[in-house]
Amino acid sequence: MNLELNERRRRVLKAVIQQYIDTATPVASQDLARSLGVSSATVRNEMAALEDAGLLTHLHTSAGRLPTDAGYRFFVENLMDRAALSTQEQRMIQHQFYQIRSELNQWIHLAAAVLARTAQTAAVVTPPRAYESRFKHIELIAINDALVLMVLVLHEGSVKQQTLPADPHTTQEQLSRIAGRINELCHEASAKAIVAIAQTQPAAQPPLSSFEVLVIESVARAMQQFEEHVNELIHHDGLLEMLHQPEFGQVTRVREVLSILEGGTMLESLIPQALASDGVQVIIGGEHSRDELRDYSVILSRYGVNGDVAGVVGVLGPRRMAYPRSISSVRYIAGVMSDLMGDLYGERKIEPTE
Amino acid sequence: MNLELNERRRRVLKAVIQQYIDTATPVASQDLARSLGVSSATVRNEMAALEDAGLLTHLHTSAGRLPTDAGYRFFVENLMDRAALSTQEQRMIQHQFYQIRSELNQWIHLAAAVLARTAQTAAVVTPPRAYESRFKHIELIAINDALVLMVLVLHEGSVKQQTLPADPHTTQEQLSRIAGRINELCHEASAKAIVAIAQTQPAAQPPLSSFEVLVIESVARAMQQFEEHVNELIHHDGLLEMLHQPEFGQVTRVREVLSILEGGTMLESLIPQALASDGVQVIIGGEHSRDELRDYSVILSRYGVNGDVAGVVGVLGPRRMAYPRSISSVRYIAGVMSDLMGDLYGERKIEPTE
DNA sequence: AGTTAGCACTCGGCGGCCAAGAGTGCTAAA
DNA sequence: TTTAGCACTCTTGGCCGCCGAGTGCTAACT
Repeated sequence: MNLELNERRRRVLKAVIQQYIDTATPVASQDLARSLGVSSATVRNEMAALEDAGLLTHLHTSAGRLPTDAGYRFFVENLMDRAALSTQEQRMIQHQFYQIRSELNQWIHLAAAVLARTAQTAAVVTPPRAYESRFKHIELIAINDALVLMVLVLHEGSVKQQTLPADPHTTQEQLSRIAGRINELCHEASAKAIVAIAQTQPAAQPPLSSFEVLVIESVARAMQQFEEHVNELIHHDGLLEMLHQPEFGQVTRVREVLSILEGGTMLESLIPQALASDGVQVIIGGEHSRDELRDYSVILSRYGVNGDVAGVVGVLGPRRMAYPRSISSVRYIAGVMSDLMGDLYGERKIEPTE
Repeated sequence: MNLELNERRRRVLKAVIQQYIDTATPVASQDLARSLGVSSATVRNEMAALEDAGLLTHLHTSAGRLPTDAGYRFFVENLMDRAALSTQEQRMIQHQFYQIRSELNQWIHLAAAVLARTAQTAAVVTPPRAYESRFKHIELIAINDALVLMVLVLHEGSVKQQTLPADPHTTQEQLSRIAGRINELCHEASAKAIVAIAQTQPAAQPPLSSFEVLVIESVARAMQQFEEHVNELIHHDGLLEMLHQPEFGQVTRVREVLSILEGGTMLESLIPQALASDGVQVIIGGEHSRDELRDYSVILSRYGVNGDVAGVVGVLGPRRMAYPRSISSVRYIAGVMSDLMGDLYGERKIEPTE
């Protein structure tokens, strides 16, 4: 990308983008003349040049300039100041995570809430997932005469629950014995391996009862479903924060962003991509493959434990987004989440490099 | 409430409300003259009378009529046709619930989604809760050298998870023994009773180890938190459906409704009230105690198993809401949920009577 | 060559105005 | 008691013209 911009031109571009991000109104040459120490006419010339280079536009002849996608991109990659969160903010965030460190299933809620608040836009978080989930533990609990609650714990710490029909008057002791047997049979097994166990019954000295087979099949099915339906587990927060931005002046925009967040748009392309790459990903406006995201920017980062389990945190906002702050927020939260996961697994974490 | 309305006046009121609900525009006397077989002037006279009675208003001199809160109330209680869901819709809903009957934690999601879709507004569902939760089962699973995952199952079937620090090199067998011991000690106990167990250690022949005390305290704390934080568990869906209503033409409305749904407004008064009463509750506009709900109506019903566990389902929409359909939808979904719970507990269910 | 003052030009936004239309309330007649 | 007729009210939408904001260009200046 055009690195042949001279120093002043860069400063003009940077100033335009910063002010536009700040005020949401096209910026006039006058606005910059003062701070750059040159006349408005000079600024106008520079702006015209930046427009020729495809980094700025204006909406009509007598309107101020605003950045194009390429302009934002150049800003993010070459111009932006790295705005780290203040140590005070960092401490507050750390503290909040510390308080719920033992409640696994609140992590993603907190992450989304904190991210939405610090970046002032909508935040998106997927729960951590293993590349291939492995069986850890199962428990069978009698609920009533005919029903059993099966609690399944996967290796990465996720817990799934499900009810199963049982023979009447099966006692809790019997159930515990069965659970114990299955725990041994399925120890650390993958979904596929468990399917195989249900079918072939290897190493099962007393052959498996029909109920035991049912349980094992349910385990396998639950694990497979879990692997397939990550989509449904995506969590978001901060819609309200985002709606304060002036681009959401009309309700059609709101509907649009709601269906992006609640429909599966993000997941189909962005999240897998973020999971597969290191560092913080910034996708700006029309750079998206999905057309419905044309007016939005997305910042995503993977978090988790390398080679083991990982998830994605990020924000979604209008193209005119506070990139420096959003990017540092995403990076920081991803780091915090990785630390938490690291404590849980005692392995090396993903630290966003770039 | 004014039962001295003559037949024709009732028909006028009913027609006005039905048409207003349908079109969202004030209805003119002309519109009703045809269908009532009288002239528009007559209809105007009747409308004026209904306005004197406080059941209708108009926004300015030359605008059509629209219902007041009292008008809606009269409609709901005396005029409305009971519009049951079609058997086809009922079958579809039944079918969807049947498919996930074994996945407890998907019930509320499905209920909210189905309700939002059939009633075409935002739906709200709280998970079933026991009046006082009792301990059912605990499981301790070694995660790594220093961490243990505690899975706690409450009597009503809810599952909570939490990590605990443990002495290094505690084996899974040791953990299972400890879990077994605690399961016996805490059998069917309430949160208070469990606190007492941790403190006084009655009937504990070998005295409890410090780790065992930690686990028991954690169980107690989790149960207490669960009892206090029902609020955070409220689930909603169908915002998008609701935004299609013309009353959400301006974004301030959207923000308003978002903060109602995500802030705790509903829970503080409405949900406890719905939990305490039988049948379907309809609260219209200004009848709310909370002022922020002045422009909205809420329809709620308790569901669950009588005297044991119960939750709330309902919808939130603009005052101009399709009451007949919404009410039947809420009633029906509450019934379905009660059936599901009944199967789980094998006891008598709450069937909304009125 | 680069910078800047000056100026004409363009365009959106806003307020005022007017006409059209929708609907009512009232009155008087059926 | 109902209804036709009519005056009156109030909203809505379109149209016009003005104002202000900003630009682009040119010519002068350094």
